[in-house]
This record gives sequence, structure tokens and C-alpha cells, in this order.
Amino acid sequence: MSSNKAFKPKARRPRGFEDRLSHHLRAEQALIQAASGVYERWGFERLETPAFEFADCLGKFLPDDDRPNEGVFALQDDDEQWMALRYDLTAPLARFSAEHFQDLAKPFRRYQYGDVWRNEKPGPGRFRQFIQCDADSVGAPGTAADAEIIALASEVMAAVGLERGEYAVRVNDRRLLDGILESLGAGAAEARLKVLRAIDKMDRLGRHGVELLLGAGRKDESGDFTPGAGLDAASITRVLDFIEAGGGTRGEVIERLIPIVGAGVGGAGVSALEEIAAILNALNVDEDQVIFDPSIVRGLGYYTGPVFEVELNLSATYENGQPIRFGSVGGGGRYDDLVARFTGQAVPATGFSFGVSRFAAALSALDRIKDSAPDPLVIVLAVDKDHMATYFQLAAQLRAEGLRAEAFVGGGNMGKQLKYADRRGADFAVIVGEDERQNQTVTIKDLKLGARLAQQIEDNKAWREDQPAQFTLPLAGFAKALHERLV
RNA sequence: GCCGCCUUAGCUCAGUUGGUUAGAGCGCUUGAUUGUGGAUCAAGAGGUCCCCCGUUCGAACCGGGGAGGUGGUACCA
Repeated sequence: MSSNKAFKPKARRPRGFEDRLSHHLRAEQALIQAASGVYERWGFERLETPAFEFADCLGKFLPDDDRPNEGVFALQDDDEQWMALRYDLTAPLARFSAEHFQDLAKPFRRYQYGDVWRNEKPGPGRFRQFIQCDADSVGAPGTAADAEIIALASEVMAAVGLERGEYAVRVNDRRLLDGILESLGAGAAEARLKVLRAIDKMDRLGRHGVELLLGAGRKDESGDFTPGAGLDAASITRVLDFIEAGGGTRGEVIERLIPIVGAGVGGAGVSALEEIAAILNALNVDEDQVIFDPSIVRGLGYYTGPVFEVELNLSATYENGQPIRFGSVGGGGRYDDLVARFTGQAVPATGFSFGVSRFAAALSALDRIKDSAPDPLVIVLAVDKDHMATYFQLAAQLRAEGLRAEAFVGGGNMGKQLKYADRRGADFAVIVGEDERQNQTVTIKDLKLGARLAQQIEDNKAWREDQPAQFTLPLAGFAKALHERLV
């Protein structure tokens, strides 16, 4: 009983999970609001779904194994059914669409943002919990819907404050590569997957690395061997020619692709790009905003037609001078088979998704977050603890003026309280003690000004006596007077 | 999963060939200043040297195993 060694847990976080502070949250909120505004104006409806779904609804993670949490966070409900935290917002949308299929006006245009969770090894800029923001059209078979989503993605980038040339939406169509692989006799699912993986590594490994992965395989620096797709030399050349067929205007890319992919499946892909190009041109989407790029892969699994990625062309460096790589901040495409898993009925769908947390981090690093500075803060010091009621009234008057204000409710003398105000980054401290009560005044200390002046002052005695950063206002109407000083 | 690096105070890190009582800077607390933050000075608090086993008269230090962190790579609906 009398153990004086009480168990003290170490304060720590599971890896890949972040505490997010106010400035970070403001950055994320600004992004979500900008994107939501665009989605709303384009006629998308907001939807929220729960964090948990039944594991079988999320996809391939069936609760057959003892441990269905490969990649997801899963637990068993009290009826022993496996539930899992959603790993994206698309699977819940497919579930919702299937569940309410009759009630929805098709195409169902919905947007959604919220946390998603992935039980994988985290890395730099990669977390196990993060926010996604999606817009999708469910039940829209035509390429027009894809073109719309692409234009929407481009508009979101502009809405968050990015200028032309600072971002690009890169568009491809899965059927182009499918056509090529088919004609090479490499259309089998397994080979196709390996080819997609290899192409996806183009930016990191370069042409030569991809060449190895398309052929026999590649050994990386650590000595680990990655098996290749096993294509022959002629086929590798054709695939590489294809993925390097980008560059120039959308029309030029299409012209270049026609002879490479031929008719059949690939031809359908070319037609899709032609239709997308026509719509983008009609919407005055610039050639540098949306680019056709055959090297875009965008995930592996469920995309069936047009796919696209949104990338930032900006660069920044860490404090240590290392360049920050932003890479892709979002993307999307057509997925025609997702809802059919539930209903058996083919439901075409297309959508866009971006990672709010990663995007916000990039914009913060670039110092491009709008409205990220909080409003000025005033702290009313608790000079005499028996006059707390008065201090709360003063704070209320400041709030009524539209300022952020709080009465100090902690402990400690004035020195401590000013130190608190300083650390909070407050702009002003309001001091009302015996003297001020006598004279019906308030003393205002300009903390920011004081901090600046203090840098030049050597003698502590002098600045304490002079108090150059302080001024006195009449008690009546002090809040208004202070507010006016701020403008 | 595979490969590398790291783990000593709240934080960043020193710590000699293995030697007795493990240090610094920053931060924190208190005071110089009983109603004044950011300068300066002084004092103080704060440690399972990641854990276990072994070698040794003696281990923060050497050996083995484990855990955690981190970077790369693989996978990523």
C-alpha cells in the first residue's frame, strides 16, 4: 500500500501521430475552407461519415486472418465483428453510395474532409493520422466528369493562393499504358502492377533505375533486391518512350501519343484526353495549369481511366539549408469498380483527394498561408486578487470591442504575469491596481514595443523607472480607445 | 519486412586507456527588484547514464541479447 514509488508513465506519443498547435491548425483550416468554398460553388454537397467502418467495407482487409490490421487500425466490436479506422475517404463514400443508392440523385456530387488513419511505418512528412479533403462524382460515366474534377482541382490550387506556374495538375489515362502492355503481351495483372510501380519511381530513380525495374530487377544501395517486371529490351524501350512522351501543350502530347499507343484500349485513353482537353480549353484552363503527362501513375489499385496528380513547383529549404521536397500534394482519377463491390452493379465514379496536413506543411514552409496570424491579444493582469470581478469586466469590455482578451487566472505576482503575457505573445497588458483605481484610469503596457525598446537599453534600473512602453487611458471607454490605437 | 545510425538532466549534447561524488549550455524555480516581461548577476531543483544478462576488484564506457527512436529501402487500398 505505502509504495512511495508511484508508477509514472513517460509522457510520449505513438510514432506517426502528431500534436498540432494553433498555428498549424490555422494553416489547415485555411486550406479546408478555401477548398470547401470551391466545392460548394461547383455544386458539391458536404458529407461526413464515421471514423470506423466494418473492415470488409474498407476493401481487401478481410477479417479472415487473426490480425486484419495490416495497414489499418482494427478492433473487434462486442459482437466480434471487425471494425477499422478508415484509411481514406473514398471507401466510406463507396459504402455510403451503395447503402443509399436509391435515395441519391445521380451523379452524387459530394465533398468530405476529415482524419484518416494508416497503420504503416511513418516517415518524414508521412504520418499515421492525417487529414484528407476529397470531392467525387459517383454515377458519372462520361469523361466530362473527369474533366470537371480536374478543372476543380486546378481551381482549388488557385483558391488557396497559389499563382499560375506555382502548381500543375498532371493528367494521364490508365488505358494508354494498358493498351501498350496488351500489345506487348504483358497485360497480365501481375506484370502490369510491376510496370506501374516502376514508372511511379521515375522521379526518384531516373530513367536508368526504371529501366532496370522494367527488366530483370534492381539492387538498391543497401543491397536489397527488387524484382523487375521482366520485360524484354524492345518492350522496355516502348514503355520508356511512352512515359517520356510528355512535354508541350496538351494538343501536342495527344498528337505524340496517337502513334505510340495505337487503337483498342489505348485509343479509348487518347479519346478521353481529347475530350478533357476540349473541356479544359473551354474553361480557359491554362496549358501550364493542367499538363498531360504519360508518366503519371497515381497509386496502383483501383483507377480505371483518367488519373492525375497535383504538384507544387515551388521550392524551399529547411533551417539547415537542406531542400524540402514537396512532391505531390494531391491527386485523383476514375474508379469504376468500387461501388460494384457492394451492389454488384457497376457504378462509375471519379474524384479528387488532397492531403491537407502535408499541403499545409508545404505552404507553411513556403510562408504562403493566408490569414495565419492570430488577432491581437490583450491580457488583463490580476494585480489584486480581491478585484478579479473587475478584471473580468475589463476583459469583457475588450472582447465587446472585438479584441481577443483574457483576465489572468493563474497564480503569481505581476512579474510572473507579465512573463506569462510575454510568452503568450500578447500585444498588450492591462494593469489596474490601487493607483489606477484611485484615478479611474487603466495602465496599458505595450509588450511588443517594450520588447523592441528593451533591446537597446542596458541599464535595468533606467527602463524600469521610465517604462517607455506604457501609457495611461481613462477607465471609461478604455477598450474603445485601445482598439483605435491598434488600427 | 530489410539495411544503417542513434539512446547520458525538461531540451541540445560533453564525458579521457574501464576508476570513487556523472558534467556544460539552454530551459525551469527562487532572489537581487514587497506594482512591472524581454538585459545582468547569484543561488537552487532536476539523473533507472534505455532495459536485461555477462566480463571485471570496479561498467555511462567492453561483450551478447532486447526495446525505443531515427534515416534509407520495400510495400502502400
